[in-house]
Amino acid sequence: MEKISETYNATSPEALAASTVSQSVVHQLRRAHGRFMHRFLHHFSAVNLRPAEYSALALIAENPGRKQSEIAATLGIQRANFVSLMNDLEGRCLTERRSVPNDRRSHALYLTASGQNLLSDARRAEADFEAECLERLGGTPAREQFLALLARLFG
Amino acid sequence: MEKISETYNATSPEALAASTVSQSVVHQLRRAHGRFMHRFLHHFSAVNLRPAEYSALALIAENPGRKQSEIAATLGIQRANFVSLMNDLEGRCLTERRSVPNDRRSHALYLTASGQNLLSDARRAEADFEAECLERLGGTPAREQFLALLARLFG
DNA sequence: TATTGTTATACTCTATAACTATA
DNA sequence: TATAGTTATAGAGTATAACAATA
Repeated sequence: MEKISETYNATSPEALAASTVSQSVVHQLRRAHGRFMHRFLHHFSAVNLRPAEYSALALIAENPGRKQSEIAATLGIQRANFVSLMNDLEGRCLTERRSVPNDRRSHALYLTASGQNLLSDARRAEADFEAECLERLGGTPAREQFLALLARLFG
Repeated sequence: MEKISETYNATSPEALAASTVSQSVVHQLRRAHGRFMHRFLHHFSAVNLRPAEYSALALIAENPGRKQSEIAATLGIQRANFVSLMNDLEGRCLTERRSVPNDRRSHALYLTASGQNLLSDARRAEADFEAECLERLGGTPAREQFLALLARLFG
């Protein structure tokens, strides 16, 4: 057994050295995602939408009548994971699945009237969120640059 | 009931309009995180470490003997969630919890010899990952700018 | 009273395999 | 054979409340 008192400094709990960790893209992206989720859910608490649900509503509004798998693929969500998401939206009467002529396998997706109403509220929430991002980034050029760098990294 | 054939175009499945969705920071960050996790786990598959575990090992190596709650706070991980993470690392004999003199509540964290060995391999994996990021971003200035913008947004 | 570690629970997102019905 | 939707399971991350032991 080593003696612990040689290594543990009980009298001066100074700040931890974290330079190696904090300079890694890995660590910064992990922390950023956590804070992103936290802030998003705060802004969207009134409309009760998750990030993926909001994107789905917005995309269906832009492309009514498209197949479930087309919407999922454009969002970058696996078909399998998109099912429960759509079940949730449909259970809240925000979207509906209609049958497609000549292909009884597919479902065409539409927003309901209340889905369009909620999307209006959600767009205001997103505008608030985007405005906060814009302010933190320090202006439109910085925002465009951030999105461009993000696209280079993960586009 | 509306007629579906008026809205569903079965003959020309052109690409979906996604400008509204794709221009939002929300959507881009959601997609980026998914790809980040996928790439990270690919690079770290040999050492079998998750992002949070790698950061924990690196931080403990820089600050041996610190309390569990200090390491967790510096990493931005809740105490409660850090327990199972440390249980996992300790179960693999990569870290150990030692008792602290004058405070029987606390655990001081240390890397074991095999923990230090694995961290060496993990640092090589991270160097590969960071090099890939650097190449995608297009150079050190772009990398620094990306980290700076990320810190403005979520720091 | 406050802190440390712990347990339990729940929520968001993701990946994968396998199944049913239909094309 | 291939596609669309579905189910089930597993894993990564997060937050919160409550508890025992200790300070």
